[in-house]
Parts: sequence; C-alpha cells; structure tokens
Amino acid sequence: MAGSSHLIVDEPAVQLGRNLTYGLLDSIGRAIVTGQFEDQVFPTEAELAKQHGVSRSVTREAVKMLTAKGLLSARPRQGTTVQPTSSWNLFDTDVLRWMLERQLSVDLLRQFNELRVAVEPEAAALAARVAGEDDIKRIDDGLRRMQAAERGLDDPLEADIAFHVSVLRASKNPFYIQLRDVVSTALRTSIRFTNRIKGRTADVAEHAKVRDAIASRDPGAARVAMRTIIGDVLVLIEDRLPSTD
Amino acid sequence: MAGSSHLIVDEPAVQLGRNLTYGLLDSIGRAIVTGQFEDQVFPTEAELAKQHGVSRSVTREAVKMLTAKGLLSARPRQGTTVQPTSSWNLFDTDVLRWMLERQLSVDLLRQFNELRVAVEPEAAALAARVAGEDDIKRIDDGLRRMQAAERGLDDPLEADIAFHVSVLRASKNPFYIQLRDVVSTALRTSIRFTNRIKGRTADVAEHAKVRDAIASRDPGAARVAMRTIIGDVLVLIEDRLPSTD
DNA sequence: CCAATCATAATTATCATATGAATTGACTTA
DNA sequence: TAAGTCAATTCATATGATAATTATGATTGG
Repeated sequence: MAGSSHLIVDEPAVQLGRNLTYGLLDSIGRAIVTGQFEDQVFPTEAELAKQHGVSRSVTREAVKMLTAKGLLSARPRQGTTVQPTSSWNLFDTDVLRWMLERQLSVDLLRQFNELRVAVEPEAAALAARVAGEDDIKRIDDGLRRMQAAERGLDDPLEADIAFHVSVLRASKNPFYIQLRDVVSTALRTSIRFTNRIKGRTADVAEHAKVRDAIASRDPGAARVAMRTIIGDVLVLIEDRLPSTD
Repeated sequence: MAGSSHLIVDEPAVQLGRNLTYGLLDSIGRAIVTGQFEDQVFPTEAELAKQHGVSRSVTREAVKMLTAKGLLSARPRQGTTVQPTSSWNLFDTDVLRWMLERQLSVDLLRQFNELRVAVEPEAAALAARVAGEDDIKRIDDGLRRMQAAERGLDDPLEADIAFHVSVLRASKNPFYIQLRDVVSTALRTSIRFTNRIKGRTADVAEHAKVRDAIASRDPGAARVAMRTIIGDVLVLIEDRLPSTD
C-alpha cells in the first residue's frame, strides 16, 4: 500500500513490537537512550502522535510506560521531559537493551560486569548453602552444555547464559533471581564484544569448580571460583577495549 | 449517567498520588503485591474502571505502567493477568515499597540485605579507586551526620542512608548508583524492623573505617569494612527475626 | 523601578464513545 | 473424528470534548 490514492502520512506508523503501543514504546525508548532529545525539547503528546502516525491513546500509554521505567516525566503545562540518566531503571530489560544496543557501550559493558563481579559470587555462595536437588540438576545441565559447546555441539553463548542463570536461580534470593533476565539480556546483546571470549577450556574448568563447590556445600569455594570467572571477563574487557571516559 | 441525582457510586474515586492515574497505580499495585488476586481472576479493564470510579483511559494507563514494572500482562480475549512474582521488577522503588510495606516482609528484608552484602562492599572498593574530591566530601558529610546522630543531634536513619548512598555514588558505576533509591526506599520502609539497630558507637567506628579506606585509596580495606557493616546487619536480622520459610 | 498579583495560554489529565483486532471456544459440517 | 466456521469477549486504537495545572507574561500598586 504505500500509496493508496492520496499520499498524506507524516511518517510510517511504528511497526516493532506486538502492537502499536509497544512499537512506539520501543521507538521512543531507543530515541531517548541514544540521546536524540539531548539538544531539543521533547515533543508534546500531540506532536508525538502526529509524528508517528498513531492516536493520542497509544502515545499516552507509551509515554506512561516510559515514565514507569524512569525515562520520562510528564506534567501539565511543563510538558513531557526526559529524565536524567541517573533515574533510568537500568534493571529494566528494555532500558538495558536499548542502552547496550547503541554505540559506545563499552563503558556500560564494563560497569555491568562490575555489578556481576559483586553479585554472582555471592549468589554462588548462597546457592552452596540453600540449593536443592533440582537446582543442582539445572546447574549440571548448564555445565554440560558448556562442555558440549567446547566441542562445537552447542551454542557457547547460550550455554554460558544457562549456567550463570541456573546459579542465580539456585540462590533462591528474588533479587538475584531478578538479575536472570538482566544478565541474559546483557550477555546476548553484547555478544559482538565477547563473542570470542567464551568456550575456552580454562573457562569451562572454572565453571566446573563453581558447580562442584555448590554441590559439596562449600560457599567460600563457590564464591572464589565464580569471582575468578567474572574477574577474568572484566580484565579482558579492560585490556581489549578502550574506555571512553 | 450513573449518577443523575441519586446515590449510586460504586467506590470512592482513588485519591493517592498526584493524580488519578498515579493513585490507581498505587492502589492496584498494592493490591497485587498483597496477594489480593491470587485466588480470583484479575478484573477486566471495564470492571476496574467501574470499581474505582475512573475512566477507561486512566485505568488503561495505570495498567500499562504496572505492565512496565512487570506486575501485569494484558492480551485480548485472555484479559489482564497478574504475572508471577519472579517477573516483578524488585529494583523498581514502587514495587519494592509495596512489598516492604506489606506484612511478613522479614524474609524480603533479609534477602535485600543479602543483596547489599554483595553490592556495597564492591561499591566501596570501586569508590576507593575512582572517588573524587567531591565524593569524599559527601562521604565525610554522611559520617559527620552519623556521629551527630550518635549524640542525638541528627536522625540516625537518615544519616545512615546518607552515608551508604554517598559511597554508592562515589563508585561512579550507574548500576550501583541506581541502587541509591532502592537502598533509601528499603531502609526507610523497613525502619520498624531496624529502628533500634543504628547509631551504636561500634557501628559508627566501622563506617569511619570505610571512609578512611576510600580516602586513602585502599580498595581491599574498604571492601572488608563495608562487608563487616552489612554482615552485622544480616546477622542481626537472622538472629532476632524468625524466618517464615 | 520593583514587587506582588492576576490573566492567559499551553499542556497534560480525564472522560465518553465508537470501532478495530485478536483470541478463544463452541458449533457445524464433511 | 477432524477441520473449518462463527460468535462472543477482551484488549487495542481512534477521536473529540472538557477539566486541571502551571509557566509566562501582563498588570497593578507602591
């Protein structure tokens, strides 16, 4: 259709997502995160609707969702404004994905792994104390997949994600468990930076240490082993990639 | 309609928050978190609007915000449904506040401090490496307030919050910084559990150690000192309060 | 000229209603 | 039985009107 018979149309209606609202959410979210509104005022509700070719209902609902994620603030007369990055909810997978997908996310990748180096060793230690049979099974599964990936029989990235997620889950702490999606999102999105990192023998061996420590109820060893893994990644990032600070 | 001149009115319109939408957000959010919809189906958009005496627009926008925070999911024909708690965004201050304000939050309080014991020592270590003059100043301020509080000249809780927040901020890691609001919210909300804990001399001395380690650029010492502080809180919670596991 | 007050306009907030789209489940039919 | 059809339900979208809020500029009093 492109043309029907009359032309018109300010902009092709958004298409991403399962419906117009989520498409617009994604579109505006990306635009904000990539800094498109740093040097200009954010459009009004009516302007947004017109620019994207959707109704005000859709526009308002998308804006409200972005408000809930900390990216926007709306007040009568003052208009809708982009919030400072410090109030963006980085633990929201949408926000994190938008941030990692943009350029120059090397710093963010490093900072994210600084978080992991804090959280995952503690989660492993906790898991060593409270993990159940089924948790150990899931961790074993993850480890098996990594070993398979080593021989080219599985996707190294997905295997790595599966392992780390299984440990977080085994901690039974909802805050750590929450980081499942965050870690998954971050690892998948930043694949272009880390694609050659995973699947090495030394890496798999260290993961096995974590598994064994948890299975034998040794929190200290689990903590150390996990810290080694993430610490290595961190060193790798700091060595290979230039910071833009 | 509805009213004409007779009585009617299903429910007094929501009032909390700065406007109807935020009031409804708060009302429904609390209801979900307190488990009110565990044994019954979530109302439809039209029912919600009627029950709370607001328009469908307001209802939809509140639902969309709760969706953005991971509490709800909406699909045509299937209706709006409460998501499993594992998908709730606990790092959202609204969600966290709702959860802490309800009863039986002892476990959550412990789990939250398990997160702190992972994050804050690392943040302190990081701060020891990257903190600037102004960061140290803010940490000093927080420490001074704690010392003042020890002599009854300041609010112990607010002083404690100020100190910990200043350290998180000094780490310059946005993920840690993000936890500022989370930590503030959690500490303020859970005051009834910890009100007698703070302000002891030993506690203030340990905080001073953190400050000194950061100022003298000693990441290891900063990590240990901070870990001691949070570890003590954790022990206190586990000793004094019965778990409901 | 300055300060305080007020009026105006811009913008979001809310309401009401109509229509579209998607999904489910029952029903029909071969 | 199995596949296809149809209807009902619920969210999704569109639109127009009105209310509430408040930044900004105009006005007034001293």
